[in-house]
Amino acid sequence: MNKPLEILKALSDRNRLRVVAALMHIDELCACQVVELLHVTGATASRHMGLLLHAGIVESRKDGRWVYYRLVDSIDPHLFQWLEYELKSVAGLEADRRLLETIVACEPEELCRRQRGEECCPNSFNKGK
Amino acid sequence: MNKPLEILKALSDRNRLRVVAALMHIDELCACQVVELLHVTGATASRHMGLLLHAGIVESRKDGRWVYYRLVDSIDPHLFQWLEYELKSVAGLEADRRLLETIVACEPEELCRRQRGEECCPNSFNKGK
DNA sequence: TTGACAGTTAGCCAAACGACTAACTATAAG
DNA sequence: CTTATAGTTAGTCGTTTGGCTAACTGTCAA
Repeated sequence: MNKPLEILKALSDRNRLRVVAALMHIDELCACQVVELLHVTGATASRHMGLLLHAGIVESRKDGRWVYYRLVDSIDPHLFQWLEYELKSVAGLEADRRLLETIVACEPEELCRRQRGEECCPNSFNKGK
Repeated sequence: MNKPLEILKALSDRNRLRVVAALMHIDELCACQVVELLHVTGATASRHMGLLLHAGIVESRKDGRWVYYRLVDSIDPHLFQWLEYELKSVAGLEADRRLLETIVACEPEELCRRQRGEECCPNSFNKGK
């Protein structure tokens, strides 16, 4: 069983923590938005989300070709509050916050097209490394 | 900086979590008692405690040749409460609880002597692998 | 002051982990 | 039905991590 250990392991990776931090502000993220946020391949993003899913930290909902993730509403409030407080001190998270705004301003359809290189969406993306 | 990430990494190891769980019941553990609890070498125990120390989860006090560890009193109560609640479901932690009673019943001096093979202390130790 | 010994540091190895590419699954559109 | 495409799974590779032994540091006692 070892639930807490699984939760802790799931949270103890910088990229997964970034996703969780994002979901504390955006309530739902499409897989392709996670890809955009982390700047990793879809496969990598999928595995990260799979771990968060399995640890019971996020849940997923499928809508056609798209998969959306959100924090489970039954997350222990103590853990949640600790995270909420501590995440403020994680370096680079403010940048994520700004990036997120640009990402969610873009429909998944456009975003995915963009990820295939067909330059679209607001050009303010700072994807270029 | 990345304090929360460091805390999460420090806690996301089974043996370190066992030590933290123990310290939630015993308020102070000598290094040799950690060795006895985890059944690892002194070097390994030392590195684990170093990580917990560096993450600000435990603090140490030196008394002669012995080093004692305790949870820092300023641990975020939210994190603490989450741990306290969740740790109940970690498999094998009840066994640790029982082992701990035997361990703390033994002075560090005796315990260390025992660890060198000079059979002493209550023989109820379940060290024999 | 010298020897014993508790604890840490350094160096090594196997297992776990995060990233990638490639192959696969499933849904939507032509 | 066929093609394009969003997401997952499988396989590989380099890095990190947890364990060990051995060498080092510092404190007590003879």
